[in-house]
Amino acid sequence: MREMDKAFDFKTAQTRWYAQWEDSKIFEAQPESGKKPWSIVIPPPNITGNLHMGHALVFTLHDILTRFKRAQGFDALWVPGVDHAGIATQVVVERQIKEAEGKTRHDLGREEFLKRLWQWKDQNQGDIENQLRRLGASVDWTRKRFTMDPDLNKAVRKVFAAAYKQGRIYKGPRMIQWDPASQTALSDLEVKYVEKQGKLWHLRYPLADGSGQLVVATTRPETMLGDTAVAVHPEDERYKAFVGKMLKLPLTGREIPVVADEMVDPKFGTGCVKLTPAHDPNDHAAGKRLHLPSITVIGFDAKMTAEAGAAYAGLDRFECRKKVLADLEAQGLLEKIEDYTHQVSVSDRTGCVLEPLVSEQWFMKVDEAAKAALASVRDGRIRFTPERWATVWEHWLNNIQDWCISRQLWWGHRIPAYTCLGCGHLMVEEEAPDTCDKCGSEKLEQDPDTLDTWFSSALWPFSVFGWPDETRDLKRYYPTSVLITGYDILFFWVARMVMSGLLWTDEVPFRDVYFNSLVRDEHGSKMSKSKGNVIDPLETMEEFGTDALRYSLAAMAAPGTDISLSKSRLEASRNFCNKLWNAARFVQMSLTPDVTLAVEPELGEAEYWMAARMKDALERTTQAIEEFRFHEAAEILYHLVWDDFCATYIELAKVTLQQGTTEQKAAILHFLDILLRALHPVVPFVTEEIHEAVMSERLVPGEPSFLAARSWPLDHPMLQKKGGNPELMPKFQEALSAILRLRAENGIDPGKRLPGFTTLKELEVFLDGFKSMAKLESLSFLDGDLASPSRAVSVVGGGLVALELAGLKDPAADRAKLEKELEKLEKEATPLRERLADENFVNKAPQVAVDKMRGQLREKEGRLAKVRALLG
RNA sequence: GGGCGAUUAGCUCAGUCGGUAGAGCGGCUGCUUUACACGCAGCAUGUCGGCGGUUCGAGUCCGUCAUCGCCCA
Repeated sequence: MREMDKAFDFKTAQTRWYAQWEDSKIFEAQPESGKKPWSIVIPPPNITGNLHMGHALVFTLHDILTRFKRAQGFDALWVPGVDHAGIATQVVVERQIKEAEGKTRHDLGREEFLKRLWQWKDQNQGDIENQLRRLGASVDWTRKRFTMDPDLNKAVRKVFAAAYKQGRIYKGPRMIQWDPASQTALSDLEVKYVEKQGKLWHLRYPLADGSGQLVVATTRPETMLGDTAVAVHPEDERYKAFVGKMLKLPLTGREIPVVADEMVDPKFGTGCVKLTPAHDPNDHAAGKRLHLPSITVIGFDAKMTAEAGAAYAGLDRFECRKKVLADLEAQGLLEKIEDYTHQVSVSDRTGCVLEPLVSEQWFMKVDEAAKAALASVRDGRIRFTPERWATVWEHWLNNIQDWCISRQLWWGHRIPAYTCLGCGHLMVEEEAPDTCDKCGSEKLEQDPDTLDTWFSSALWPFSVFGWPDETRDLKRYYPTSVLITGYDILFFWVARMVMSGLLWTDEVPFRDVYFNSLVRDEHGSKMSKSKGNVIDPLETMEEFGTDALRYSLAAMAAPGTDISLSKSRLEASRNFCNKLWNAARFVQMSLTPDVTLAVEPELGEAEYWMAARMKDALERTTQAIEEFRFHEAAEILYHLVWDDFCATYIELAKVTLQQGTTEQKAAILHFLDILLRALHPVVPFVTEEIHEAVMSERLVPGEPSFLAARSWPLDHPMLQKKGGNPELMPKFQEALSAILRLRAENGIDPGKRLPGFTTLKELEVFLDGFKSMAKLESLSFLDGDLASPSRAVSVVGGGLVALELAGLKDPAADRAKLEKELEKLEKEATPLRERLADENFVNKAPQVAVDKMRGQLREKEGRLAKVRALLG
């Protein structure tokens, strides 16, 4: 048997176990086991980066649930994997190649560029997988997936082709958000609005007939080159006369009409709005309504086009702004400039200011699927935790727009659409056709674009199981049991998975969705590289231990509130692991080899109490985990270990540990075993390490040798035993703390043993423990009055305890203390008396509440009487 | 502009069914008590953001205001 170190060495423990677990295949699903399946799929991390604290949280919660369900006897499966993350990855790798070799992706060509991306993917996937192992994630590596695996690609092609044939996917020119930095279209969700200090420029547009002018206000003067009208509100008296007249658009010589439209806010700016249908979503809509022409003056490269005129063509849009303003100024057409704070749309990924442009893209209609998704939450097929996200869900799905799914990227699932170079016929097929089905030509060209990453992510809960093939895994593990993810991807991912699941599998993809919190720094600020307050999970695991990190995250994961992670919190968790370690060490040191889990334990009063506490704690823990209240589970177990097991039970059992029978000691061993099994899902390393040191040679034959493979201890026979007097322990604890308080109040040297007295016969049961914990030389049981000038006395529930101080006592201080106690008790009793004297309360409140209060008052009165008696 | 959330001990946060407020950390006092100083014993700490309402009773339910944060437009 290995001697346990004085302190838990987490660095050793957390490197020892994972490979052994993995080798023993205990994390692998057992489809043939006959157990009930339980499954969860990982929110696949992007291959662009390492795992951050947010991942550590999500995966810790995943692992707690998975280990818990596995222990409960489910065939638990956690499917791991990574996501290709189209834009993010392509941008990163492009930048890297540019820096290293000075080449663009076009220099390399599509094939070579993709080769590099796959290399990058392999490298990063490996890193991420190792980080998951470091965290202890009990995933089934035999089922790991990548969003661009061939069978997942097959699912994507299948869905795309089917949706196209159903008319759910269409291609067409529409105004989209274009990211000039990554050279691709984006969906509405990938647009971020940032507040910027800008200007509002007031521009003069003269009437064509020279009879006057209108002044328009704009934040983007460069777009004026593409204006095709100026709009005013139809009821705006100031401008009614202008409607229908023509304006001479400065710098272009073009004539544009003044039009009336309800969308104009007369109170904004001058009340005249320039319309640039080619470069603004609102203007685009207005242009369609009013049948205005659309002139594209900014290209996909964010430079001015030839349409902008020879003077501006080729200029960057922001350079052009300067020139346009200078030219207008020179012509006296710049009326005024105001400071103005406004929202600018930027790419969520690259931060580049987006350009709304009309472009030919692929879109997916989602209105029908959105209705189905709404219904699935409304009727409870999917439950959200916290529930309030259902409101946000409702709002978004009720206002959903068609989804732009094509991206002008090379990294991603290539769109399975083929154009015949012979006749121009477009074919969308799951498998690439050889010939044009219209003209028979063999010259076909696949659409160069790829799909939005979220298109494949949306299929993840079933594509990982081999859908569309009716695989064994699909039948067994789909729909999955739970989804755990951040609320920030409610729309991006959760909504799209639900819609896709309902559309393609006729099932909701998961029963429960738990939205985890955001991990912030110790002051509640968001972690960010620029603030320098990022706490790295790997460093944290090195400094405090993986278990400490996991415990901290679990303990703070109250649903719906963000987590403020601090060093002091991590220290507390590390201390907790060490506490457990030392309790186990102490037990182990006292056990002879004959004490094993096969020995039928013998229970005394302390054991009955401990068993009852454990049963209660485990019932509450089980329920807490099942309802995703991880923080509650962590807290219950913390107090069970520290307060009940260590501070009370082990202290009482010290005598047993030294002199007890094999059967008595077996009880202690069983308690420790139960604790290890209960704590394992949260802190797998320290518990497995203890399990090896203490249990490995004491297991019942046939029990798994790994703690990770053992069962949830709720049904443990020890916990079902009834017996003992449940009132003893509370009395013991109160008496003990009363004595300890008397010692402290009287400044007794902690090591000094003194004679004690009590009227509480119940203490007899725990005599040895009481004497040792209260540092008593002796304990005498007396009836009635314990008071004596040499003794300090304290009133406890149901009796008195006293300490012989023999000359160490200060009578005046003693009396003052009792008077203070009297005052305190009166203060507590008074409101109780008043409430009970109130007829309203007694008549209207439920009987239980009244009875409870009467009981409380009776208790206070009892103490009061005793204190008064002591005061004489 | 619309919606959501938060406001509780010095700090970070729990608080389920409305029954009279808790944890961790920190603070103070004292301890090399033979599992653990990553520990032990003891002590202190609250106008539960403000105001109003419902109720016998409100941290909890309703209304309103304030401050902060997030999402959407």
